[in-house]
Amino acid sequence: MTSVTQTDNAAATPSRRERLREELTAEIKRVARVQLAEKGAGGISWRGIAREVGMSPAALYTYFESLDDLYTALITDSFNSLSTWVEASIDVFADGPVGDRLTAGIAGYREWSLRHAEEFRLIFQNVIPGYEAPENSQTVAANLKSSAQFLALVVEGWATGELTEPSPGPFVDPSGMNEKFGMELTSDQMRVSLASWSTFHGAVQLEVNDHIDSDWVDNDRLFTAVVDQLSFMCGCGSADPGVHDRVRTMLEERWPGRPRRTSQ
Amino acid sequence: MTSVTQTDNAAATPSRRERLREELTAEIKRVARVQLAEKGAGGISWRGIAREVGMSPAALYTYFESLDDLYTALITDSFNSLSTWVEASIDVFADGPVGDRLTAGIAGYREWSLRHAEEFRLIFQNVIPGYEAPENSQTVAANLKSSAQFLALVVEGWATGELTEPSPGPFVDPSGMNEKFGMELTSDQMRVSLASWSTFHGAVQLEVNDHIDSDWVDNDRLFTAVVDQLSFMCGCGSADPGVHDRVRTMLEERWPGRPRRTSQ
DNA sequence: CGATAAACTGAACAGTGTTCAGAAAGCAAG
DNA sequence: CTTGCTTTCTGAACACTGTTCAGTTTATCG
Repeated sequence: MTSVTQTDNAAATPSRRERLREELTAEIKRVARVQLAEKGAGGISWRGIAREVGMSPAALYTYFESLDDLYTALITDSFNSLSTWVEASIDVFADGPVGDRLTAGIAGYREWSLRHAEEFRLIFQNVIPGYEAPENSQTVAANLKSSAQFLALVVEGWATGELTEPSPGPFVDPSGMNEKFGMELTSDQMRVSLASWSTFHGAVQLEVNDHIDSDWVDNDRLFTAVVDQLSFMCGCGSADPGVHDRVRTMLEERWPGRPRRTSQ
Repeated sequence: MTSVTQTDNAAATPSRRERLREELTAEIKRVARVQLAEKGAGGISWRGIAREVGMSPAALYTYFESLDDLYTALITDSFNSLSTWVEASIDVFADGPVGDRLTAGIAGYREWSLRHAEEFRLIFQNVIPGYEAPENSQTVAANLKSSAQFLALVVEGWATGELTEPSPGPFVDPSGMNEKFGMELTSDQMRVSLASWSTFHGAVQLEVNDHIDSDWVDNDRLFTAVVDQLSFMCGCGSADPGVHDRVRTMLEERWPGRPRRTSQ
């Protein structure tokens, strides 16, 4: 194989066609995300996108081979977006104790979800009837990434002793999960990790779907209370009470514009 | 079932037309629920229903004035179905301690959700883009009912001392919620109630949406562990370990046929 | 019976995702 | 430049969808 094909040096010097292709792919996803935010996953319309970008509907099939394929791209992007927010939030307390970083990561998780309600539904709520994520895709990798961020923190906390070792409970086989994430959790550690994820994810989920009426409840306070309970249970005490606020202002500076959904 | 024409003399002497109307309304909802279970909320098709019941699509508008109206009926029915399951589960331990009844209710909540995944999505995950529940409808009443069941239990537990009074935490104004439910919770009680709901609802939500891979995790064990943590936190200790199983066998006897979604 | 209201039909409208033959444009080699 | 090949794009078509509306059938009641 001596011939240097177009695709080999594509990354270095993308041809005009490839550049246009990338730009249009991005533009299609942009329009789709607007429709997603406005009308939900079911409101994403192939023909609507075509109209918006000024092409015939059939031409879109050059860029995505079906609506499902577009969904896959959007889901992957959303997972990556989420984990970017979480990472940025953790980094605010990069040199702080594990407890603060955990709280910050969770706060970022919530902030992203409230500002990307429809994307949250897209990735966490199986909103598309027939859709199934392709095996071994970027989708699952992006999914694991955001979980791994939290796992890394609790593992560090248990290692340094900043988090108390979970008390023994019913056995849950950790081997499958350890293999997937490349870790060595005990049964109790895995159980507590998943239970904790359930807890704060559940709180976020209820809030995103408007099940905690903001007329009765101050969701900010309730959420910090939930997280406080969680960190108390993990033995890292109550974190710096300003963590949530510092994370929020950082996120609003870095990704401005999109309104939160709470108290709306 | 819905109490549609329980009104006035209709129940006493339903005319033939009214009887037919009720039967067809039920039949339409039945077909819609089948479509819901098979293809999700987005897969419910007006014309498909019409085909199934052997009528022209236009004729359905005699029974429901739009798809949204049908959704409302389905949502109401689903909330009622859920609270029926929860109630039946609690009743298994009618004379038992509050802790057992709480555990049983939560187990029923989960079993219903796993067996009615699409209905769970319908009522808890805002799957229908433009849909908004009508004000003061049966929908919100049915929604409150299932929450009130759990609230009644914890209130009883605090009254009898079976549940330990929650430790003080950040203030959350309980007045709105108290008004809605006709109760007199303190800030701390309300906070703990909502946080607890978040926790087990979150666990159920993750399971229903396949985010806890049943290849790695024994979901039954994980869920009981979550509930155990919860009841430990509420001070009612670990409940009878057989509660989940007894509830499940009761539910399977009473509502047989529909498979659970776990380990699928 | 006849009058009236409810139930139902069939056609139509504007929309949807997807397919396909064929035209237009970009690009490399002769 | 021209030739040949590939990618990109169009326009029409197909089988759907929810909803509306003028008419027709059917049931109920005076």
